[in-house]
Amino acid sequence: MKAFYPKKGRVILHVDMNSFFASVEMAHDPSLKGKPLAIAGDVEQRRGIVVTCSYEARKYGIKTTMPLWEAKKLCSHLIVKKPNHHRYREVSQAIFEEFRQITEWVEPVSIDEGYLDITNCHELGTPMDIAFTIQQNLLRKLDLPCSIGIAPNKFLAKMASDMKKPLGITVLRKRDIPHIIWPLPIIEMHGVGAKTAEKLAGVNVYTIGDLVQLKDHQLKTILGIRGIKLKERADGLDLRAVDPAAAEENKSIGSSTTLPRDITIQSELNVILEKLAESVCQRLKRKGYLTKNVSVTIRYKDRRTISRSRKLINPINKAEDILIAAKTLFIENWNGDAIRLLGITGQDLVEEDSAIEQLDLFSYEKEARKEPLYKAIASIKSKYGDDIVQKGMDVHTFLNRKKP
DNA sequence: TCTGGGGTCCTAGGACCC
DNA sequence: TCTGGGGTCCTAGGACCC
Repeated sequence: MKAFYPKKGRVILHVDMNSFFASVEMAHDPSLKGKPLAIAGDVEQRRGIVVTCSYEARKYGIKTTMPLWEAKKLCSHLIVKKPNHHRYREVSQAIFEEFRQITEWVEPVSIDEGYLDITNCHELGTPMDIAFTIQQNLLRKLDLPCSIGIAPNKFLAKMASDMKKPLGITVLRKRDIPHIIWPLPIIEMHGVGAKTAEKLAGVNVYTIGDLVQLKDHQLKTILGIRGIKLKERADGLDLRAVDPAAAEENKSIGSSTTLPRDITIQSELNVILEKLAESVCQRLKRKGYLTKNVSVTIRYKDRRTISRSRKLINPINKAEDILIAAKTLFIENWNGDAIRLLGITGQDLVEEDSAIEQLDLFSYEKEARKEPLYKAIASIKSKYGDDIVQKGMDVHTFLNRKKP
């Protein structure tokens, strides 16, 4: 579906599920309702940070990204559940189905939030009626609370949905901007994070209103083109369309994991890389993609993080191929220090159907030899011996790959 | 004995080509 | 002996979001 760009007078909804993972767990097991609940990773595996928590847990000062041990110190009877992503994905689909009952102009932003363009939905009632219908339906059918923002563009709708939680509906008109948006601390502006807020504090910008006062050239020196965009939004100008197709395509698919402990032993790291390659492979295949660029992320013990990528001529999606590319990058770039996290990402994705031709075109030996990856493998093998890239596809297999 | 895992977008520098 | 100006591609990293 093609995005449409009406000239003016749009009505955009931003629907944001309230503490989504925790709410899904409570809907699934009502005995959790009214109790302090946190969704968190495995504390034994030192992945114990709070991903989401119930409003009852928030009363104790528990926040998202807080280490679990800290959260438990604040609330000793905190109930902790591991995330059940499969369940959340299913519920998410039901939520977006509900949105599509209202309009086809639905753009998912993440698993638990999305934009709806209801400009042409007059027959369903006022925007407030429509928002109320959606909120009540989600509550009645799925037992899930949400907050909704109603505004003439995406930015304002997003800001509006943030204003009343849980179960709020907030209308934000352009004329409300000076007295509602401008007094807010700059850090509360969508798109402004800690670093940007810090830079802006350096020029005495502390509120969104302060940002609007800043001269364009000054803003550009501090934040670049992004600064200009931010100022436009703070001024109420945001022409981005609600685009249903936007979320359909993936730009990258990756898998990463924090290791149970810091690791320095290559054979152990190889096992991790194998698992990551397998995971990326499965997800590429499930979504019908091949990748033309493999990237490896290494986070060291001291949290210093590097990523190294290499473009491929032949699009790949087999686990062995991904593993070869990843291992090659890893061996080339690992400095030998203890590692905290490893990740593999496929960037530069092509759809399976469209990639068949490219495989045909390039799967001859002379083309394969041009593959930068091939050269890298050869160089590593000559340096370290043939055993270095043990498992998976051998260089000979790589060269002799036949047309499908 | 802090700080997960999944992403997107933007920038900047170097290589390379004309 | 000197050395422009564009443009594109590739790579690395930063910032942000949920």
